[in-house]
Amino acid sequence: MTQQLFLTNSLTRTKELFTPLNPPHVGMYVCGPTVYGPAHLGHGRPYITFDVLFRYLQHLGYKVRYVRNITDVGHLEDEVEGIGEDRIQKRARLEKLEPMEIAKLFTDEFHRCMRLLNNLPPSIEPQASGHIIEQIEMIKKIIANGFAYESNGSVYFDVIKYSQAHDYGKLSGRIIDELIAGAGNERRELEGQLEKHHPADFALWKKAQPNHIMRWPSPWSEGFPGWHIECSAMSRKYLGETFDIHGGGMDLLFPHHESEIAQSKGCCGKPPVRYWLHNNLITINGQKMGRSLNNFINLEQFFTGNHPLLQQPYAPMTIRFYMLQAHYRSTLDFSNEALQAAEKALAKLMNSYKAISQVKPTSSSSVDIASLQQKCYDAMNDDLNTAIVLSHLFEASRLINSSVAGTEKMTARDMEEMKKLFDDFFFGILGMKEEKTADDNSVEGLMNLILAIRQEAKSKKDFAASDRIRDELVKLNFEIKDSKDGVTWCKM
RNA sequence: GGUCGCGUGGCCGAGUGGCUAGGCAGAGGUCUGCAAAACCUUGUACAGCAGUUCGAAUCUGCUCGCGACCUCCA
Repeated sequence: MTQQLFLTNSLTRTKELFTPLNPPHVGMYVCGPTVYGPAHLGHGRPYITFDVLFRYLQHLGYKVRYVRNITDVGHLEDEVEGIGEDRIQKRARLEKLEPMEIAKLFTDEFHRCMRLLNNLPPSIEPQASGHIIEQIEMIKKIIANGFAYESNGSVYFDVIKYSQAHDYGKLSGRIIDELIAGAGNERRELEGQLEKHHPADFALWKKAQPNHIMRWPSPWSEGFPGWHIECSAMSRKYLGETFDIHGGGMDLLFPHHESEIAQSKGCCGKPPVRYWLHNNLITINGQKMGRSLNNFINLEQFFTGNHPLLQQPYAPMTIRFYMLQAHYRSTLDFSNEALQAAEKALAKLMNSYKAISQVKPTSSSSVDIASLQQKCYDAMNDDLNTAIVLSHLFEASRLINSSVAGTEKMTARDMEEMKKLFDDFFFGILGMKEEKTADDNSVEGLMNLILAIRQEAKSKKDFAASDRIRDELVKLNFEIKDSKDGVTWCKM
């Protein structure tokens, strides 16, 4: 590992040099989706962010085990109804589908979106419903250690007792006394509050109401696991009691990740995670895009353009590029303008990459690709600053185009290095790809034929014919670029 | 109310004490049969006020505005 990677650790709120526990192995866990609805733009952010980290770690030579869960157990619908109804159960009742049918439907949908966004599949993708036993075993151990208690068939984590031995709230900067006083009058009356010893306690196991479909036997009741235990149980199973990286959205910092730490420490006595990484949220009109606010746009809708707020469809790679132009710890505001700018910028880089082969190599060079490459590494090493990497790739793009035009000079070796720069960073690490449809090969053949005919017309000075071909092609969204060395084209 | 964060040019978005971020849009030019693309040149900036400093978008304080989390949106 010749590169020194610094990552912002939410635990210390500083950039820390990343060193794995057991090099060259790296264990990484990222909170996955709840599969009771379609994936939206907000989901895209963490999975693209941590996909880039996954790719970069592998590029650096690490052997990464990337675990990302599928939450198919379902949790409370909302508090208003009083009797907490399982989210997945509610959808099932409304649509008369089995809960697992819905989970499967949206798991498949999620996978399809991930593939289109060119996110690599994780090494292990455990389902919560498949790890009930592990969760129960972990709860037993926490009870045995005295950090949890049973109450009316449910099990709660004893935050007060835990905080006497450990610091609860370190990750999210909470103080328990303030937590309780905190929300004050706006505090919602939650089901189960009376069973708790303390309002800050959280559930490890919930006894199922009679109408609750998803239920499993346990030593305490027929019920279902609490809302944080699955990640603790599954990360422990596949990555060990302490592992390197845990990622997720900033909205999960509290209570989800704070509780994960408490559960794992309460179970095993040691901190589970060495580097906590959190991506910021996508905003829409300055507000968080999320299901609870009902202001989200599904990824599928972006791909088809089928949403009132969308002026046009946006390709998956446009979405990915748009996200990578911002740093992952900053909020990123959605707008059609921003996406259209990203679409054009992406096309520019893609065209430059293709233009590398058009450069006529010279014996001397006017470009310094090694320094560009080092700058790209420096940017990645500085907490994955993909926006800066892209700015250097735009500089590379300018060098390529200028070399084609003859104002810069590249040797044959420069051309190879330039191609490698793009292959490594643009495609390999940032995970961009050319979006080709199955028809593209036959289109290429047709275009070559049509452009040859146009070239004949031009050589006969029959500009009426050549312009007609060009204009008609433009109407069909094919852009024609004439140059001294011939004609190139691209899809608009 | 508590905790944390943000406010950069027409738009998006990097950047933490002095040195061009970048992209999109705009203006002028080169090339071209014309066009497109490409290339060259170019304007507009750091919410406000005060302070620290030789020097601040960058540090400190205050003010204004915005957001996230605060028990279940994984």
